[in-house]
Amino acid sequence: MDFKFALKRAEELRTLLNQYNYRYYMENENDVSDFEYDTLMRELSALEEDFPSLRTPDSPTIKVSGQAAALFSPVSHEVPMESLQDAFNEAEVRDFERRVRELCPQATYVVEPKIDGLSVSLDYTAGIFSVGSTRGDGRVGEDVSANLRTLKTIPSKLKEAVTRLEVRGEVYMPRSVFNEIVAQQELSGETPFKNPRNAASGSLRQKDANVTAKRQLSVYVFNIQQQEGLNISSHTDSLEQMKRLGLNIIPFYKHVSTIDEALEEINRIGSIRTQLEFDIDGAVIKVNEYDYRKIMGSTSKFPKWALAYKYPPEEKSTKLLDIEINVGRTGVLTPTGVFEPVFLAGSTVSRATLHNQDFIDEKDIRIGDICLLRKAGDIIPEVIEVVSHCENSEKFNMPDLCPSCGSECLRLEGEAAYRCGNPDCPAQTLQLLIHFCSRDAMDIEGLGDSIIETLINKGLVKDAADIYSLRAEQLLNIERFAAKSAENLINAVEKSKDNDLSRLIFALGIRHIGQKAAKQLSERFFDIDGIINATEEEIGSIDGFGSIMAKSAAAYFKQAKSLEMIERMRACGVNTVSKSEKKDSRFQGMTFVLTGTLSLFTRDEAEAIIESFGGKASSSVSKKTTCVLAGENAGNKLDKANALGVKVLTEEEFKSMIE
DNA sequence: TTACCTCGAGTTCA
DNA sequence: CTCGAGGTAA
Repeated sequence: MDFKFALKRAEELRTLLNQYNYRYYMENENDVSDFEYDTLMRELSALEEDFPSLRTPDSPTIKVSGQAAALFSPVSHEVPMESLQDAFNEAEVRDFERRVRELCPQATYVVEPKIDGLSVSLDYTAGIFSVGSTRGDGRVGEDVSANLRTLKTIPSKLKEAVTRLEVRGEVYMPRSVFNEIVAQQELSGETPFKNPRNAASGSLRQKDANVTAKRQLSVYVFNIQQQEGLNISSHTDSLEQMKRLGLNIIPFYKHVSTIDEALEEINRIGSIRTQLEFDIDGAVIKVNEYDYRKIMGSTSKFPKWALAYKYPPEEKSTKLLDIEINVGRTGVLTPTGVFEPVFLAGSTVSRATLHNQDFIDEKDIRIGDICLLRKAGDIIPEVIEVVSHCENSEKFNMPDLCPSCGSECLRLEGEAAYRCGNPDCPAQTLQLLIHFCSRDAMDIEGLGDSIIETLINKGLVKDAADIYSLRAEQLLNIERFAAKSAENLINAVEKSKDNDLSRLIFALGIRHIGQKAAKQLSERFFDIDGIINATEEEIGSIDGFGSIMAKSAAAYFKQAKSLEMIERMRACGVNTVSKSEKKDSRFQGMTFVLTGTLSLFTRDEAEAIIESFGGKASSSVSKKTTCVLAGENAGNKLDKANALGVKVLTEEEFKSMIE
């Protein structure tokens, strides 16, 4: 087919289909039969398949093609989706007010309900909905456009072709819909949804957008992330403009000029919260004027011009049935409370950490007690207090003997934790192996908690090195483990042999050596022998390593047991060499001080160069300073360097050092 | 911490 | 159909 013709036809079809969608989703009108719609859609898909260059971001085929757009592919947010600073009482709101007034005495506020759903970003190009994504970590989310297109409250086309508009909103499931779906699920014997939030969340991560459509989700938008083609000066202005464009804006908001009025509105929202069609998890108070927002700016975590007020969380009491003791990877014993299940703030709570003996003593928590629970930050269950002890209750004490291996547990001085002293404790081994296989460590796919546990129980694995000598035949004896599973596991193990050294070091689970330290060690010493042979002092000289880390690492690599295990891994072909470019560490251990006006570099550049070669840039001269880099008009830092006998470099000398 | 979704694999039953 | 693993969200 002629490309020119295809181009024209595709454009026609897109316009037509988008128009139908708009009529259907926004105005609830059906202009064409399903069959007709389908035929047009198929024609467009075929054209796009023949000429992939015809595919535009606003193409209506994107939502149905399914295979064309990768499911939930990552989308990075040009404007990060920040979270808000929380406030739990009036005093914290007044603190916020003080911070605002200091910089912007004229600022006014807008108060809105904070809907408890899922944050999404909706992107419109030339007025057409192009991409919808989840918040993710705020910087990168997932593309859920296909599912979002099914929401009747998300127009596929704005009432005006604004060049570019990205808005932020909250997707939720209206209570009435939730109740209806639950009733229906109960009728048909399915397990009903537990709360609207998770129901909405699940509905949005649906592979088949038709299912999402049936869930009747809704969205409320409450912010413009970025725009081109509009002129907006305040938040209220933005809300009204979004409304005008056909977006479903937050149902009510109040513009006020004093914090007292804001608090009043917060209280009003609190008092009607149970009667709303949506769950809320607080109220948001924002500075209205964009100019003032700019003045206030952001911290690294939140904008300083907004605050999320959280209403007091729901509390419920229930019986503490038991205290379970878990042994962690390092042998630390942690008590976990096991409770009679209660439904609290949208989910069934049956466990909560009791932290340590001090926490238990302080609240005098005993088995059999009735305890008052709530969810901290609306997520993690915690014990607030004991309501009543049961009859004949006894004070709880952490066991003297490890529940897993029976060896003695001690509380070290200055630590809250009791620790099992047995390095071969099976519970520790299990946790250590789980850590070893985990995603950030050796990332052995398919080796989850329960499989590792069965491997240990079958005696096939006693330490990390054993994983590498597993053979498929051994696995076949395990139930629910057939040829395919065995093959996959062996392949995954094989694949992990190629991991970078830093992963292996982290995976070993050396105390005080986390992901970052592991990376530093492998980059500094290049291969595992380098690390093994390094002295405690050498390790301690790495930037950010203190004596505790250095001691711990050095001690680990002195133990015969560790060395033997590493040898066995190496014999199985596990990589023990760092793959990252061998770092040029010519400035390792050196400290530089910059002074005067530099002409060959900017100060930032010079500092970056020093750090990239492993050196440190510091601001004041002391006897620890290795050299001073002096530019024009060097001041008293140069004098001090001379006084202390510290070497002074000219820019030219420095330049020759880095060439 | 809990709830929800997908996927691949194993099992069971027609 | 059921399970475990893996992933996401709050």
